[in-house]
Amino acid sequence: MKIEKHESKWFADQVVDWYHLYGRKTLPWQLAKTPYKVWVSEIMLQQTQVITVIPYFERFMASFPTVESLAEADEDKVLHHWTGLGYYARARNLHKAAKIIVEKYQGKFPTNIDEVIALPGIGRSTAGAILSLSLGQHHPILDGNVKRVLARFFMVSGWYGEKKVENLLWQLSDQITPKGNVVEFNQAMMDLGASLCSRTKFDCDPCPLIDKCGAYKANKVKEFPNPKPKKTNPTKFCLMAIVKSKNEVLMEKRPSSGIWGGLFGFFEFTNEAELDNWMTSLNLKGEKTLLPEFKHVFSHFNLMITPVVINVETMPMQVAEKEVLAFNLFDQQQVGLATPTKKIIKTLSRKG
DNA sequence: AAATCGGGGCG
DNA sequence: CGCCCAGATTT
Repeated sequence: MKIEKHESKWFADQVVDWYHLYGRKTLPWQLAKTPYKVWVSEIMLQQTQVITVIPYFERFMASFPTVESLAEADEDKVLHHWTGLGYYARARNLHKAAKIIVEKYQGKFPTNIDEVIALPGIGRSTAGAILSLSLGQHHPILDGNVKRVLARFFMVSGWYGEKKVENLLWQLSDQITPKGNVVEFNQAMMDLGASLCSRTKFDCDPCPLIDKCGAYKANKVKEFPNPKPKKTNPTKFCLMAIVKSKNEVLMEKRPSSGIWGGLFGFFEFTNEAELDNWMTSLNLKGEKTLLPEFKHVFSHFNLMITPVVINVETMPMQVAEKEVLAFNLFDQQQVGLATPTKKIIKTLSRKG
């Protein structure tokens, strides 16, 4: 997707003007900026909101004012400074990267983007943010906030977990990022996405991009970015053993947690061999009659159920440790039944 | 309860 | 390289 020069200029101007009026300029990592400070802040901000990060950032910088001091510190001490932020792998990567910077780059944070990306815990977007915000290098960024702003403005359809959608967003970010004012622009894009253009509580009226925003014009802001498509649910299969004697069928009370927790249902098996073993262990001898398979739909999977009727002379009343129930098909007890069980009961009591 | 997120790790 | 995950928060 190619953007006209004057379009990208308009976009950048609007965003930069907005930054000058409303952008945050005095956060701790925005004063006397260095790649090191911006790096630490970006890693912290990947997982946490600004307000929470501030005190952590201040303590971190007080204890580890330089890359060297971070590299020399015990990992435990670094992790201690991260306590409460979560995602500790990122603190470990930060520490690891600091050691690399000391050993390989004499303690100077690399200024070549490929070298930055090669550091653990830093990908293309974070590298671009560090080098643009701290040194004014011309790199596009694409964090979640920027993705959302671009997806809405350009009405990018498709979920950006898909490579082709992400690639398109990178292309757009690249074209829209101005040569000058990259510090202001990149900072403003992240701020916009985090504030006016947030996922649910977006506020378009004061947005500097409102005049040309595709999603706004189409009145489809909340439809962008397109959500992850619901994955087609997996299908599982099972057998349900219906041990039957005269008018009674045997049920078990299911464990209180899990599917159909605490309800009564037929004994469930994943395959016929499992069922046969179970019958042998209970000394159940009876003809197995397979009833037609039917489907039960859950929110996260489909279950194909094959009911198997086993006619026996006498009903076993002891089944392992389980609480069992002899359920009378024609004089039904008031107990909670799993949905597929109910369905099977219905067909059985109709046929007799 | 479900969606979210940028990077790591795996095959 | 493409796919999926860990891990904690937010809605």
